[in-house]
Amino acid sequence: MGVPELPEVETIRARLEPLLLGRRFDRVTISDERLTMPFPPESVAAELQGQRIASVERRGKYLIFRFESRRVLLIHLRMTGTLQHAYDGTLADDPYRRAVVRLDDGSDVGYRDVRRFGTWRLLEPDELDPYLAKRLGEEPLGRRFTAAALAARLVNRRTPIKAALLDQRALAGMGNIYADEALWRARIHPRSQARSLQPEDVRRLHRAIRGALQTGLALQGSTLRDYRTPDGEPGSMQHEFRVYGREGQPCYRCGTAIEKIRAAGRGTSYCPGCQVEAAAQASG
DNA sequence: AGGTGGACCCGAACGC
DNA sequence: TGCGTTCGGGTCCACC
Repeated sequence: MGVPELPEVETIRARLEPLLLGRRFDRVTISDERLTMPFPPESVAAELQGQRIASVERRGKYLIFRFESRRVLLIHLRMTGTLQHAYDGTLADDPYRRAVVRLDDGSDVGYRDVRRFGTWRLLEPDELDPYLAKRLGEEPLGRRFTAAALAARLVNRRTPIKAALLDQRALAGMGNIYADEALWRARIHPRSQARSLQPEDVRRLHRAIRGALQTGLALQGSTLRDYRTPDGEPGSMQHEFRVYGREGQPCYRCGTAIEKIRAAGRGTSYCPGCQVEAAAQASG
């Protein structure tokens, strides 16, 4: 719970950036063979050692550590991955720690992951772009993500709009929480077929996606259980959820009790009063 | 080809 | 109380 989506990953990136820029990886310990699969953790650790950070970027839910060698460490936190930063050996013991990086200023970056879904992948300079291009669509907070761009990703798709929003190739960075929040803002039923959305629905959804993500970003993400910034602080977006986790409580817009259903194989919170199916039934 | 459902993992929540 | 079972979440992959 409290899975890192775009706002959480971007918050982590922004906090790490000043701590990591120009720093060298002096010692790297990886204690979970799943983290670097299919490559052995010892060899990845050995290759990371001595690398100096040139930039700390994000794309979708991926963290991108670019080194001066132009090689790249691509980190995906998946469900329960978190990063901590601590000075002078003050990193607390943690049974769920999977990796530690000692930087050349004596501070440590710890990687914690209870469920071990997270991944660290070391890529050669020319591997990053194709790797990301294959998996990710537009950045939803970027300039090129327009209502028209969103419409182009939804046209002719028979899948429920909830599934389309979770498809990282359609747009990069939404997960279960912000997808529900965006659909509530747009007053669209999560099971509406993507292709049934009218131009006005798509415009509302476009605004809703950006609004939900920007709110999350402004509040440093949402903390339900695992997510923390690298200095251990929780986000506060969880206090601002409009639908997620509010089942049984009245909709802030129309007062109807929020319901939880399954859509796209995921637990989905929505308001049956004001989130209506787009013309789907008529055309289908 | 596009859509769907299971696998991966493990703590929490639930049921008896 | 204490056990066993179910659930969930992002992504990949096998299947239809």
